[in-house]
Amino acid sequence: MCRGGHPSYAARMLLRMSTLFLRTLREDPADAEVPSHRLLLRAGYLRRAAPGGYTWLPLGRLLLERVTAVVRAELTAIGGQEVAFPALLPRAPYETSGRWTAYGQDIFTLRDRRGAEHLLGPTHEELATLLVKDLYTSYRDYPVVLFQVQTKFRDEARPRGGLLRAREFIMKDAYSFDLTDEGLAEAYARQRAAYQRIFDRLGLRYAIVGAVAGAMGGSASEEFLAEAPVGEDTYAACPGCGYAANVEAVTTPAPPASDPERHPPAESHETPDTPTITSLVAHANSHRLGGRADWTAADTLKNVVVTVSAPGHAAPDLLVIGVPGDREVDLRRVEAALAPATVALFEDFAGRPELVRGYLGPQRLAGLGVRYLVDPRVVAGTAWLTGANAPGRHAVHVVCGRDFAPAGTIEAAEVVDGDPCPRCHTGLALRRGIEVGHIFQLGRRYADAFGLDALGPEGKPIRVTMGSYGIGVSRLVAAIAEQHHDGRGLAWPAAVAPCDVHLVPAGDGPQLAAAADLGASLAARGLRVLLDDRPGVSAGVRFTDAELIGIPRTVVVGRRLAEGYVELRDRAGGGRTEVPLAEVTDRLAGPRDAD
RNA sequence: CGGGGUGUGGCGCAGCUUGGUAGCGCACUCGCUUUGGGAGCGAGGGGCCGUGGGUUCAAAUCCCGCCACCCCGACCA
Repeated sequence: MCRGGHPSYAARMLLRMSTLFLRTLREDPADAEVPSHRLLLRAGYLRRAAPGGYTWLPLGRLLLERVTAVVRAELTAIGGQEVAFPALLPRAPYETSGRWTAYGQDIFTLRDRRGAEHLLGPTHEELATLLVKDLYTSYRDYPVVLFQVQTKFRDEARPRGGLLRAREFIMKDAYSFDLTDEGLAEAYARQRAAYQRIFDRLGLRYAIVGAVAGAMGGSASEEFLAEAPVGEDTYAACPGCGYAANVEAVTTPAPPASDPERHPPAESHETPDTPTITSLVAHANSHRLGGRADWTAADTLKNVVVTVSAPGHAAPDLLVIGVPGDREVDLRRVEAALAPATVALFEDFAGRPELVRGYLGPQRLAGLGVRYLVDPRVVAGTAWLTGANAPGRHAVHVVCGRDFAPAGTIEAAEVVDGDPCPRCHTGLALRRGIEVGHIFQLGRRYADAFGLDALGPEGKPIRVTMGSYGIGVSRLVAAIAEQHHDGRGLAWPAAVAPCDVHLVPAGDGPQLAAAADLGASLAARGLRVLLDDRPGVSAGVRFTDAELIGIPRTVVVGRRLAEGYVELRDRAGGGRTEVPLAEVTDRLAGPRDAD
């Protein structure tokens, strides 16, 4: 289909702007904030049609098709077979898997005329499992990988950023079915490699980050994050060794432990009106607590009380978390560490007077039967300035392993820019990313729920193990736009651009005629061509629109046409060269096929 | 779900405080002139002012409810 590396014959296309269903906007839409949303609307790729729902205009539709083609090609190349599930689904399978309630408010549900309940598919693990169970019975059938590209529905609490978080969006979802854990690991590795090829081909800068097991369940899971300031995920990347992880998953290297007895005994001091770390440090320095005046927030031990609600438990448990005082507790990290429990800040200090707000220390927590977990930096032999469990009192030389004994460590402290990389100790950089892909080793959760077995060689059933692999295709379009635009508009990578060449005649007479001829010959050579033949439109408007729309190459048929020259422009790089009209087709379409 | 902001032709906005014939720029239509960086002149078409109720002789304007959109947070992937 794609001989000699140049675009295929099948791609040939000549779009005339005079009749194309397109209207560019001169001004930014007031309610579009993020660049991809703003530019996709302005350049005539998209229109908002519903809350969290968008209409793809012809140019947008082409864009989507090209992105999808890359995704499809790479999935097919690793042996994936495309299917198409319905989007309108019965309740029963989701009841069986437990996700009817687990997804809760986030799925769209509806009743039919007989009152039967349905949902609009948010993802299709259940259906894929049932389909394989329906058709496959023997171990000889496995492994198999199925995928589809389909519109998905999620009742997002807050759609935002146009395509970045919509309630109706396009997703490629793939499911692998294997008989062994090794098979699953291989299927996962193949998907991972295919994702890398897809995102590389699409010209995306991205990071693969370790994710924490979410609502989907299962063990291994990685996210593909496209770097963008408007991204909703924060991740830490190591410039030294290439380590990257979601902030929830970053681990803190522990310093070496030392002998707790090397410190002087703990002393309690009057520290009136010091309920915050800042006020405590100021007081400690002005009163030379422990004989020092160089206290910093990092020398203090902050103890934060949270409530932990485990699913199925009626009453939440109390938990105290100790972190160095220069750090905030990041509840998202706490929740990730304690999943599936949910966590909230404890507020009822009036009801528990033994937990002295602002002056809480870890010394007596064990006696109170309250669980105490600490940041990994709090190791045996470290001494701290911390609360003395009485109003207006703090204690110095409170030593871990002597004056208190944590029940364990927890990754609770916020990750900040420059924190050491857990692998190589280089300073981490915090970045924002758009989640464009997520791959999971699900294991046997769904096979267990639906009883998906293969009959083994000895006549015994083998429980199947699964992986699930998603790419947000419409979100991917937005992510590409986020990374490929400038002050003038979009600048699509060649692999996704809705057209290969944009022809701009600077005038309506012979220049338009020559541009039309050129368009026909480029299309005949297999290129997708956009011709600006809108009558009576000034050259300036055409230039501006071409830059807004962002086709990679523009050919200006202008003032040097009489001498046989046109101008070739590169949208992304900004380069301009004069080329003889007679050569421009070969320049753009590559050498003519010998046959 | 909490906080803030905004809803007036396709797009961007004014008008609202102080109630009284709905306006401007762009886009669109027609004519003439223009044509290498969002052209000029002239003539046009298009809006129950988000929605429902209330106050009033009279509501875009005042009051109440609802809906939607944007931003921040919570939530989610």
